[in-house]
Amino acid sequence: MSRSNPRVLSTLERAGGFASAQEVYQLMQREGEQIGLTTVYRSLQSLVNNKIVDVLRRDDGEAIYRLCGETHHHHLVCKNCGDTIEIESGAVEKWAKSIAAEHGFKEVGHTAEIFGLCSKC
Amino acid sequence: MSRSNPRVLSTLERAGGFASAQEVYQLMQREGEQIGLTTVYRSLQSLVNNKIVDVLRRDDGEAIYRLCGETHHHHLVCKNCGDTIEIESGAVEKWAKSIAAEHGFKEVGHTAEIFGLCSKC
DNA sequence: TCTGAAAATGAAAATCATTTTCATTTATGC
DNA sequence: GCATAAATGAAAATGATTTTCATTTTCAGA
Repeated sequence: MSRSNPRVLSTLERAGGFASAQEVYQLMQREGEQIGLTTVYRSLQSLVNNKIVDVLRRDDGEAIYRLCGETHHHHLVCKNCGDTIEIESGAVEKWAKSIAAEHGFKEVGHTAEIFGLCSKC
Repeated sequence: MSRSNPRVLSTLERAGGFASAQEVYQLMQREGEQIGLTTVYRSLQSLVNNKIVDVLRRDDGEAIYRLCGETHHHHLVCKNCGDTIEIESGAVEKWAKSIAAEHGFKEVGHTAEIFGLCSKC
């Protein structure tokens, strides 16, 4: 397995902690960093595995990586301005676990996102 | 613009109201329907525009189309064989509503899916 | 210091969903 | 019937992501 190239994390931080793999790569190119696209993908993947960054999806399906806290959480996203609030919920975790167990599922993960119009929009 | 081919909607319904474009296409092929992948995509797109179906994203970025208007529910999906079980949960509905209200969000919707390996896989 | 195995790297090719192009067919109004 | 617009689908293009594979780097132990 590969470990994350620290310059990738540093670049993601500088990007506001929120960017796609392609964007991180382009940003590094512009800054004169010498790195391959493959390594950027691998590093981001590794950061996701180590739960240092979160991966979400843009509307077009492109993955966007975001620095996050260590705990698993969900998101409340504004449909209009994209403003995102992190949500923690033991309730959802328990729900997912119990439903899965009930049906004999293993290696269980889950997604849960709430979207709507924020108070500003 | 193009209108939706009614067989696409009918197939999506038969698929449990929940499938990706590729899956709808394969299903139609297996059932002997004569239709091109392009038309499946266009029809689904048109259904989305007309707000007859909803589009979500799988973890891998693939778009999944879902009939809306039917009772809202969630899914327990096998990562390996794709077997899907519909789940209803008042708990999740309440959770989404209360979190959204807490942050002043309006016109709120949510997604919640559980993924894992089913007992057969 | 040398040495070899393991890990990291990246260019290029492969993959895969989705979109676009474009030529052909079908439907519809006149 | 005839013309024109809409629908269709095969094939090519696109674009993100993954895989392959040969090369380079790291690093622990001799």
